[in-house]
Amino acid sequence: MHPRVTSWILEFVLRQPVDDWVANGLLFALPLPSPVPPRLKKTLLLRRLSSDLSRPCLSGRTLLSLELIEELDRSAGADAPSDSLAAAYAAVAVECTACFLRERSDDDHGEDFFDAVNRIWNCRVADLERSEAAGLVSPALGEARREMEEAVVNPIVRVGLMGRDTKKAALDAVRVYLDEADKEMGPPYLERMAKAVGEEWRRSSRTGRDGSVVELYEILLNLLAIQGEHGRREGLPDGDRAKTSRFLEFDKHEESVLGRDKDAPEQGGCSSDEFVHLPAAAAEVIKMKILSRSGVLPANLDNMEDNQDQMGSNPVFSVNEGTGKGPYNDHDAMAHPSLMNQGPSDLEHVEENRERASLSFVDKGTKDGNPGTSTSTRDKKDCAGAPKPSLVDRNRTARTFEWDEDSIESPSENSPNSSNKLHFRSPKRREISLPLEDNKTFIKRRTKRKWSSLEEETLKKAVERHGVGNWKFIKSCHPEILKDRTEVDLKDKWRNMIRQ
DNA sequence: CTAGGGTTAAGC
DNA sequence: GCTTAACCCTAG
Repeated sequence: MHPRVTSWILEFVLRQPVDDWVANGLLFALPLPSPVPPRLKKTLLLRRLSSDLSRPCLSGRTLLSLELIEELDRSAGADAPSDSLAAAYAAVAVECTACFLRERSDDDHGEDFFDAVNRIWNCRVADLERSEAAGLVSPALGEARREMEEAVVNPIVRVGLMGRDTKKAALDAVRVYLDEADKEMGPPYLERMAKAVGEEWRRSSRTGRDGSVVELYEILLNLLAIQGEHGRREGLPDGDRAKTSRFLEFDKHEESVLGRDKDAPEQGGCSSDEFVHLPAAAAEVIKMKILSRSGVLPANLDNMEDNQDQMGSNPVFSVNEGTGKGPYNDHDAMAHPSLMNQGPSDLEHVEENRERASLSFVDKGTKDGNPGTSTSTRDKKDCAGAPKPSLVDRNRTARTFEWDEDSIESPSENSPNSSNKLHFRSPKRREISLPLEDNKTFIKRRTKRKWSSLEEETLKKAVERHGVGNWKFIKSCHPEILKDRTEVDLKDKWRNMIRQ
């Protein structure tokens, strides 16, 4: 199936009230155009918001989805984010901070709240103000920021904050934005095409044609040719493609969806016809942002998080980091079971899957979008940006091995949770050439990974802002962008940068 | 946790 | 073989 067609199907399915895990499964099963069309990306992000709303579970992921939507709209030529988007962002940011006050334990003296204020308002929102996304910084957000800063030093303000139902306010604001966005997006492309075919079929029936299935198919091909889809693939002359402008209204509609001037450059637009690309830099930012936060795991893999942590701490999964060689190359490869056995020649597909995984909207382990979970422990981790074990972190207690695909071991029966956890196949292991530390432990250096310009720029700005030597703090301020770097990496990189 | 020296490997 | 960037080790 042509990836463009599958993207239409996905867009249609994502707009339907199907379970998240079904839609997510389809997202991983269907081939997609590369890069993923902006309109489909926006549909996925809206669906993620909708999913957060239905559970209901607002978190840093929700905040990120709103940021990414703003970025997509801006890339498509929108002047400024809508009021409802900015309002939703402000309300979710407040909730992501206030939730730490509600969930304080006895031994917590407010550190989590203070940390959240610093992370969300002093770092994230402050960065937003200086970035191109400053349109999200509404008066309401500015006011909320002042309130949060005041709450840090004033217990009375904190009590006032705890007394407000910030969660309901945030959910309402997101709901308002989603309703508005849904109207702006209009019906899915397939739905509009089906309607057009129906109308044409009825019209042709009235003019004496037989109305058969064959004729219906001809009408569809004709419409596609008019829209340029069929024309491009079949090489029809331009005159044939444009013999009527009737159905080109779709494209005009697509442009109006995101408020894009039809004369504006196509780059970044969300035309369903073109599915044009985002600028490379924006795409990189988006990729880096969503990769680290998205729920990338297939919904039917329960207890995946535990297994993921195990993998993250096991050098086996970092040996080929970035090379695409390892079956469990990273979170994203795990997200797609069919990729687990791929070799180096399939790197391209792994990369493709990385982007696909980045767009997944289902939380880890969320099979049915279980409701009832509020900004809970999981959110706490998410909001707090608590560093998960990095896939590239070294595990000093583990040995480093290479997969041997020829043999498979049965799952360990000694594991305390062996009956509950999903067991991945554990191939027979083979030591690879490594320096010997002692008689029992092998060491493997992490795979060298060049610093991206985004990482470099982030570090540079952070040092200007927070000073040299606060590497741990700088990393905590930018957990997404610097997720693959340790504090020592930051220090080393800065040393290299100032040497230049 | 950070600083600073050491090691590794890629590129020339 | 040299330079450099990325990564590692360890004292304080």
